[in-house]
Amino acid sequence: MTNPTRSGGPRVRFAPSPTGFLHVGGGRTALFNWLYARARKGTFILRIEDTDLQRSNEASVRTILEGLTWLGLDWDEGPFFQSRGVEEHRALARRLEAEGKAYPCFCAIEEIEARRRAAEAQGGAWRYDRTCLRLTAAEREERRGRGLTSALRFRVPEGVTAWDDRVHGPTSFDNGVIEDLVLLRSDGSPTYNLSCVADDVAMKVTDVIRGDDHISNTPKQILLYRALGHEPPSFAHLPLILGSDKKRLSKRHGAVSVTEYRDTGILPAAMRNFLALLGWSPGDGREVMTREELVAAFDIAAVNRKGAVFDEQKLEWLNSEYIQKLPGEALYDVAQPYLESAGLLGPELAAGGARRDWFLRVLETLKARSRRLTDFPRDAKPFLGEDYPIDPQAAAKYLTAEKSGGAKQVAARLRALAAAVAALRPFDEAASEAALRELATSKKEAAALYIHPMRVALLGTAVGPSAFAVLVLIGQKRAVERLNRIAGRLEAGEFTG
RNA sequence: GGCGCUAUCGUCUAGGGGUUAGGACAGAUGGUUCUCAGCCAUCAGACCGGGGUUCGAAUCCCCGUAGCGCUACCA
Repeated sequence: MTNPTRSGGPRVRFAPSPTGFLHVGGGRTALFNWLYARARKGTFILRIEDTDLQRSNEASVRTILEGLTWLGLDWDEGPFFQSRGVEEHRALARRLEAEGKAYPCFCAIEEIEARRRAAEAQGGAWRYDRTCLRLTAAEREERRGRGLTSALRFRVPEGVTAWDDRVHGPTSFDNGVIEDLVLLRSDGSPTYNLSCVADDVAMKVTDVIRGDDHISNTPKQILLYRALGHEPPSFAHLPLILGSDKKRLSKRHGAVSVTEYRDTGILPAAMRNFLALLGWSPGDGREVMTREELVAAFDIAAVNRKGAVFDEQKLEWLNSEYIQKLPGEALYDVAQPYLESAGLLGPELAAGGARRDWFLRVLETLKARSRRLTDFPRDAKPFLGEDYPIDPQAAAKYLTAEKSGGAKQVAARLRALAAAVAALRPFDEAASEAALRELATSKKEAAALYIHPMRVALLGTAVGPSAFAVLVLIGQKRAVERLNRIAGRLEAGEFTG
């Protein structure tokens, strides 16, 4: 997948661990990396960090790739699997050991954990006390002779580690607060910080763009780069995405996976746009932006330092903006899966089908009120068959309410209306509105007394598109049947109590 | 506890020594209308606190405070 024409630009990567779905925070990190790469004619690399074999699984890899693809974030290289590089990572660690920059640690995990817990219980922090750093060669041999296994720890040097974060500016850590981190576990497997640095070096990553939660890993990694003889890349740490309680967005806040938003009717363009605006803005007030506009305007230095609350209402607003822009055919295409799974689609509605044009008009009529694509199956149902629910509240308000004269009166109006509709020639919006108003006038009644019950009879709801538009879309014959049917049910005493 | 990061309307943000502190979402009111949505008009709504520097601080500095993140032989 390597694209040689892109060589020369910055190289960035998105490196998720495949332990679940693609989180919206991950999606946003991927998006910013992608935007950065595209804006600078760089290379966007996808790397799966699956070194924790226990928690990693194939299904997660699939759902992550699926999520990225859905968001429209195409990668130039990869996906690479970190686990494939284990031997190289191990070799690097051994090299550090040979150079005296890392040392074997024979301390029992249980003992270390116990001491850590004890320190925490007293409210303090505990860092590995370098017991094994002080071991002589003879002592190491003695322990190996006893069959003790050892982890390999990085010997953190003295000093201060600083970098100029692209988002946060100058940032630094006193090395004294950094523990001698484990590079190789007792079983010889490499840990995250080692693998990450090793891979970033191997993949010639020039810019690391990741979440704020990695800030404290950064000094460790910079130290590793230097120990390995490499210049560290530039770092940019993105603010976290928060829930409404300002805590890091998690499952208890509701939907957090990218595919979940897809499944609940969000358009990828809207999601991408929304995510881009979380922690960044073009600075000129624009909000609804195409992918190309985002690429052109994106500037990593303009990214905010503050965590941003994920506001679903704003996402829905953006989604609605995108839905409104979709012309008939495109609207059908995006709504299709949702209509399909609701069992509403038949061959006559598909491209080339007999009722295709009619159905496109239905969708066009519904779209003004749609905020999510899942609104379409719900709202299209009354147009596609007689099996549509009558909302009890709508019935109470417009079919049986005393102020409309009660069920019997409403039934009489519906029957009169049905007769008028049946007689209509031609049958269109203007003619039906004229007929209805004429009917109301002849009875000295308000037109609204006919219009609202008509909508409820035709759609089952009190809200929706223009009642006359609905009437025409339902069709003359079917509309007459519905008006009479609901009148009959009213006469039979339904909808009351 | 330690270390780090952060702080402008409820939310996303613009601004960055002198502004009526701007916009968007959400909210409220009125108008359009057969309802809802939309659209139009309007309203309400913020610089965490305290010290400095300065003629002047939301903006620069310091100190608090609060929130969040990290604190693994997870990634």
